[in-house]
Amino acid sequence: MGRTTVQDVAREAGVSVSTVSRALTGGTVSASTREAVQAIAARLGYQPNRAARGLITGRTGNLGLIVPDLRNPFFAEVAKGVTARARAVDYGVFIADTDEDPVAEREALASLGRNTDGVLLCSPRSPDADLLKAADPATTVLLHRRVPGLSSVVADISDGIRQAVRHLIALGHRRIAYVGGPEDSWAARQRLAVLSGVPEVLLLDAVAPTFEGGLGAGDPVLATPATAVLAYNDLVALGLLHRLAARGVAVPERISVVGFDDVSLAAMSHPPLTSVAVPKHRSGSVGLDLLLGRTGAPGDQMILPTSLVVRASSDVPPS
Amino acid sequence: MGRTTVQDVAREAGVSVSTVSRALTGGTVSASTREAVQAIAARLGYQPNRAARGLITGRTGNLGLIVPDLRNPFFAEVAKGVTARARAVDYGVFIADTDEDPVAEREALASLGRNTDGVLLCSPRSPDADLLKAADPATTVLLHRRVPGLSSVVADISDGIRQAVRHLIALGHRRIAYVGGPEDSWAARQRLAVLSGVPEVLLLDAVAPTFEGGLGAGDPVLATPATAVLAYNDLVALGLLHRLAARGVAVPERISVVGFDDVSLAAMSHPPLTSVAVPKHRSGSVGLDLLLGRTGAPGDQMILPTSLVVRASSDVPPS
DNA sequence: GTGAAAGCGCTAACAA
DNA sequence: TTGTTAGCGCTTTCAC
Repeated sequence: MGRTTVQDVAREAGVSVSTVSRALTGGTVSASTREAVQAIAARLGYQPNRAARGLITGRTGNLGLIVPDLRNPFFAEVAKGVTARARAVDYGVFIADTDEDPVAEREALASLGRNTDGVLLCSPRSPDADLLKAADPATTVLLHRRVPGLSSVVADISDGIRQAVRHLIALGHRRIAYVGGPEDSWAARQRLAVLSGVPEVLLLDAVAPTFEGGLGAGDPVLATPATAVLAYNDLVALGLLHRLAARGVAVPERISVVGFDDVSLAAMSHPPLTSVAVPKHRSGSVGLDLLLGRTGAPGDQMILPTSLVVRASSDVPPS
Repeated sequence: MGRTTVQDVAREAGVSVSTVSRALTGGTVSASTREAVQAIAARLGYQPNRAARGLITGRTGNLGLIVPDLRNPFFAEVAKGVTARARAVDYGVFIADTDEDPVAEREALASLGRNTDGVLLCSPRSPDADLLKAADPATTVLLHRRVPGLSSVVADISDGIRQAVRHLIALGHRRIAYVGGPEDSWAARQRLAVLSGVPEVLLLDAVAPTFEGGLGAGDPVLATPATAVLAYNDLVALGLLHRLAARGVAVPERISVVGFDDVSLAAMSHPPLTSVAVPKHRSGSVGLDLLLGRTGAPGDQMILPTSLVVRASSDVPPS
């Protein structure tokens, strides 16, 4: 790797190491010196050691992203948004997958907090207090989670839920089952808060926010008089779709199904899933800009708009 | 947050910084001292500065993972395998998503190459020569791609394809369509090499290795007398399933569909997809071990077994 | 077994 | 404009 150091370049160029440093990082040097040094550096294939540089500047040029599960397409898209923006601003991205483990999350936060310029944290379920205790407000931005005192980028979940409900009601549905997510999940509580006040909505038991969770919710949904189901997220909706198909229940003829998040799977399901689109990719890039101070101020709470994407899984109720 | 240094720990523990270092990195220290220092370090929330450590040890404790697209569940799973193993051996992981762009891949390789101890590279489509030129054989491990002269971890694609074909033939199929992937893809060439020699197989035009690619392949497949389709991968198979459903073609009654990779979507499709399971998670962890020299030798070519997972999308041909 | 001191490669004062 | 001199936080000789 980069064996050549500033010393080598300095010696070869007949100048001091500080002059080399200045010539290469845009300090005050004569044009001729700068050119000469740059030429030598290029010839020697000099690559600055970023660790050494970071040690003194205090900035590493890296940042961290912590997610509970990369296999979850939602977080994969967020990660993609982060890495894309990071590449544009020449930052490196450490990614830690905590595997939904709070301990791993805490460790990642500690390690990354120390070795990066900031961290983007996706923590759907850790208690506010834990987050407040483990995260430095100055160098942490929460993604898809809001905690007072910390910067965050969230989607307008309430509005998304309302759009979904309005859509179903406009279609004629008057009994809408809601299959919720984990009670300790921030996003699940957000959804519930909106839905609790809607008379047409029938709240069912919460399930795991997974395909399996959706599978298990199939029969309970059928046990209700609902003509439509709103699922916690697309994965749950997919599980629902699967179980309903297995029971010979036609979607959307007998019952409509609506998901949330609009992950890419939503368009691939059978039938294609009506879902509330959340700007996942964008949340990553916006979060990164917030972290780097390119936009907003520390402590800021960004809210990104959501929008309903209507596909074939929702239609008028059976007459 | 990460303000505490060895100095702080040393002062608090009443020992020298060198003793702290030894106690924490497994040097020669008395058991009592070690325990005391570790306790203090934990209490102070001490996190070693990896940059400083790397400066002296010459090792960064970080490695890189380059993937073409994190949203592709295949690579998301590989990434998960890498991060999981990295966490176990206390390594940080830089992830670069190149967005299928060869230039971005080159840049990522250069940047990561000099800021990490090694790079795991997923490059399905770059020419061998480009890879050989850009990658340092001593610090690079290819994942799901084999290039002479570079270490790699690949799945036994040939065997997987053979299992799939044998399965279909055993069911009674005698006309099997194959919807292939990009001709410049290493994995696609591997599959083709096996399939070319099989009389029962009908080679169709290659498509993009995506859901959309599969959609487009639906009608061409129906234009053949095939009673079964083997798709380049699960995403293509899903697209196929989707288009076939839209055409009112029953799967597997009228035609069987088999995918490849066995990504999680395969189990969620309708009908659930028979697919060749590739050890994605494992490839990541094995690749990491190979990179860190915990297993095998540089230049090694690891081959991981594949296995057919039979689900509802494949059955006997129509009689 | 432990401490003092010497750097790793680099940048940022401070002089000159 | 340039060189000299401190370190950044850590590990690692070398004494003791």
